[in-house]
Amino acid sequence: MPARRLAEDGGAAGLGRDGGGGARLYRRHDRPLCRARTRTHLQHALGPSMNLYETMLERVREALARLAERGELPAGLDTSRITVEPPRDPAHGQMATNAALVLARQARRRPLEIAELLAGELAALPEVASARTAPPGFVNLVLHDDVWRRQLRTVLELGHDYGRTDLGRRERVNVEYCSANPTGPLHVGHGRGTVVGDALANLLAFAGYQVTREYYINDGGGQIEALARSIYHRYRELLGDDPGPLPEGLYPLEELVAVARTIVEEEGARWLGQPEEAWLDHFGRRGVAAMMALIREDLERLGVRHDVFTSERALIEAGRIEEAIAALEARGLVYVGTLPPPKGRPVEDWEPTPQLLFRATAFGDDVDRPLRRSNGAWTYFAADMAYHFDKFRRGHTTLIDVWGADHGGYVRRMEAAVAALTEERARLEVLLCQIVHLYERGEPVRMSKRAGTLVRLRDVIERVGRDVFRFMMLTRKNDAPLDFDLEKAVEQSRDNPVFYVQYAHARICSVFRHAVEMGHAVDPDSLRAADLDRLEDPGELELVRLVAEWPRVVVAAARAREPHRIAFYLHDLAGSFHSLWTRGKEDATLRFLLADDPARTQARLAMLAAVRGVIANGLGIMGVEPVEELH
RNA sequence: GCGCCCGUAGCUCAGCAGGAUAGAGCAUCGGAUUCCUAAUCCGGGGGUCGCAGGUUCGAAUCCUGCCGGGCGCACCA
Repeated sequence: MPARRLAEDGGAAGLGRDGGGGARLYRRHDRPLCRARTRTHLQHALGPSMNLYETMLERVREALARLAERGELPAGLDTSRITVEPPRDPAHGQMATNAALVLARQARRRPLEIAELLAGELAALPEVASARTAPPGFVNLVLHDDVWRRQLRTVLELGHDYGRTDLGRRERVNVEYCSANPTGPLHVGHGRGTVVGDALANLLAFAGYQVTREYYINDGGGQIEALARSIYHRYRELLGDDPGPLPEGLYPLEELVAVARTIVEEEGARWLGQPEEAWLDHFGRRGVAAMMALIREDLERLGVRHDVFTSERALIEAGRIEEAIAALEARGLVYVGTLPPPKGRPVEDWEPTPQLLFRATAFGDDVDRPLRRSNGAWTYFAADMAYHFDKFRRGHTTLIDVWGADHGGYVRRMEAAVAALTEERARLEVLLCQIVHLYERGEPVRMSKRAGTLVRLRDVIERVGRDVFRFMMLTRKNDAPLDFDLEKAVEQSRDNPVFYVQYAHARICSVFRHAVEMGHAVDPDSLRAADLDRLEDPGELELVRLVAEWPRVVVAAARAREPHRIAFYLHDLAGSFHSLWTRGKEDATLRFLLADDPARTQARLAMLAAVRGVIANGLGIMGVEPVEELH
């Protein structure tokens, strides 16, 4: 089976979405909805003023409207593709707009002509210090320092809400992640998908979506029978009824011995000598309950709390599959047919069998997909389809699933099913997480599920800590393989991004401790009252500009469903801060704390408070606790 | 054979819903510490963005075809 095979090969990305055995349909955690809370009083502040780039984009559009009004440009131009961005090259100013390039064709004018007109308008704005055109038609802007300083004040006023946006417009998004098979504790590969899903959920909540975090318990299939037999095998061993070596295909997991022991203690030897039908279901349920308990412990260690756990088995028993299929039937998307043999490599025991099929080809899939097995049982796909339909019926219009890359071949059919079942009113987006390669001092750690050497997530977390693990899992794009060196991860050096960022936060905290000793008031109100005109050094304003980019980063990361962008941004921000710090070592006037200039010190503290706030904010999205000291 | 993902500096990777002279870390070479944490910083060298076409004012980014790597390919999950 795909999920297992990848793990056996030494890898781990297997987010195993396979079999299992719980019972109740949904279980809700009691927990405050703090992460997704709405703040109506904040709505006004969520406008353009928080995001300077959006503000300036508005100014550009207004300027174009004025030009159109005066007849210098045609009316009714499509301005949707216009952007205002920080240019790559600082020599091109602080913001650049492509407006003239985008409009040239529609306006039937040369880009530079439009750029000239636009630059003239923009130069007259109070925010703008200079507006210059550059070939082939950019307008490069430099804003007055005051604009950036004012932005800093906004940051301080908004506090931990700085960067929060209404991009999602309260749309209900379901993020399903982890969903590991209830056949054992989580391993390192599960950890990646779990962290990515959890951080993405945090990110989307921060970006204004209404997020449900969900775990699908695959407790409905044959895998649970294997689990039950594995436990029964141990049960016989414990009772001295020698079953011989563990048969192929059963789980060698040591935790299963403990499950068997509990059954012996609580239920005695009554299952001994009984036919399989007598104990299979019971042992399966006990096994799933025990394994889910382990998994929940692991999630707790990772600091992950799902809102909803959905049991595949419960869905099946509640008749949800029949409901989903009926919905498809009503649209003529279900039929009995025979699939062609798999192409490419021959399958020995293949024989043409008529099956109940879903017309996935009508929605872009390569072949129609079976819903029922030849033994009469529902396929995994049928249950998963019903599950996704259920998520939609609970009100979610965007469904995000985080899977291991080994499930890539499954994406198309699931997308097809969601499109069919929801009549395209909901969309499925699947994030595939690539493999995690574990290293120990540069040497690869060999892992094999069969040999029982799969590295348990709990062991890794115990060794490197939750925060380090979570951060490291977000230092790569989800679809890129990730190397994780247990040794380097806890190294306190520059090439460890976790410590690089944490150190920046800790250093700022350190400055504040000294500031308090010097008698500075560092409460939020005092900092907000600082005279920010005292921030004059180009390096300081550069840092402020980076802070001003935070809202863009949130929006871009949320749109792209890429929480790793938060990690990269924080690394940049930390770098800019560290650089400024060191300049203070060379030039005493650039130190943050100046004994003879309390006003300037106060302004610098305000700047640092903003930087610290954004770091804490970003780490919060990643699920990482900022540290105040590193020693 | 088919589908999906990937291919960027010696190594590991970013590259912001197409934007200007492609960036960071590691490695390498050279510098900075009486002073807020040197667990840091500053600088040098290093590139046919896999290859070839196409769309566009503009392509690492979008499209097509090759080459190379990963994952998957009835009635498993």
